[in-house]
Amino acid sequence: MHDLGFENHNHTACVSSTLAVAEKHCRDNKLQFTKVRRRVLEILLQEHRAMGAYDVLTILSEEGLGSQPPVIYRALDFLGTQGFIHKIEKLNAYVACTHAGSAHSPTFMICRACGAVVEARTPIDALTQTAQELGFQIETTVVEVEGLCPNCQESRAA
Amino acid sequence: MHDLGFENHNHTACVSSTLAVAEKHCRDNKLQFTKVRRRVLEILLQEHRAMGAYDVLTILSEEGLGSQPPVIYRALDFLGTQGFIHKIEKLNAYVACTHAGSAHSPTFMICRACGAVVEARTPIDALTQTAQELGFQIETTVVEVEGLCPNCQESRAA
DNA sequence: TACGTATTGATATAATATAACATATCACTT
DNA sequence: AAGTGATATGTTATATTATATCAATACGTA
Repeated sequence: MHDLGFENHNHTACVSSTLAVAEKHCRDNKLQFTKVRRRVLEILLQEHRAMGAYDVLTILSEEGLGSQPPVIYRALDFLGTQGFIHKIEKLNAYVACTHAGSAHSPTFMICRACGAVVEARTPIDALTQTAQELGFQIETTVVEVEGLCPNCQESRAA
Repeated sequence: MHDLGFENHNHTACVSSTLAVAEKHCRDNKLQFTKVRRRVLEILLQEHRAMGAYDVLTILSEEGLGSQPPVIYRALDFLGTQGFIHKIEKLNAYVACTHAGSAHSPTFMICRACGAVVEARTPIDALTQTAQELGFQIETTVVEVEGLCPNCQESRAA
């Protein structure tokens, strides 16, 4: 049991369904969904939290899938480009996308106490308008919020 | 001449006035506005762009103000805590705050072509509402947008 | 001046990420 | 099924960003 939103849910199904989506996407676009790429995505989906590149690499290494930094960074780059994972800039960590397949500007809520990271969607109308006023052409957005998740608010009496 | 917004302006005045604001803030709050802290803020104000910690450290070093990493990271930490600078997570770089003194949730527009970084303000109502819906208590926000600034849109024919 | 706190100096190392080049595999054509 | 070009992986080295730790110094106040 892990959480989506900040509530518990069994995500065995979402792991395999997301992997299937990724697999199809790669087939459709003639991209190679290689062993390492697949396994990295699977790890991030299973762990369901933001992980450092080297944390993931350690697992790969134990499984004989590669032990040098480029192995993991290449996989993360591929998965990020295809939209299956996101980088949390604030944490220098990576998390599987929970809205894979659809283009979106993710918003992350990061609990500073327990480290939980939840991907949400927030209208970025205001951002778009600000950019327009400045004549700035948006390509990618990073929206990350740090604070306390519901659970941690309780356990620390806010 | 550097830029504010994405237009040119002479900011000699804003450098000295911001330094004065910082000085006053420290005096009022019994904080030490030491040589290193002052100089780091001055450098970031003068350069008027996002700089890596080691870039700033190199300058300090040339001036005999310290040559080891902790020197710069301590200063950046102090200046960030007091709200005089911001970290651009996406670039692992630091920039002087152009709205020093007032509490605010900054939005950064980062040009991927020329590296210009502009601090704007965007209403974060939508973000606040999303957080509320999730029961998440916001403490800090990171909003960073990458794309093309007006100048670079022209020079590259978009 | 003496005391406690805040700051700086200095050394070492951790954590994150990329460059560069050789080798292997894949996907497609012949 | 062999050749070919593009893609991916292996490997070594190194760059970049950041922190831990402890000693020495300076500051602010009693």
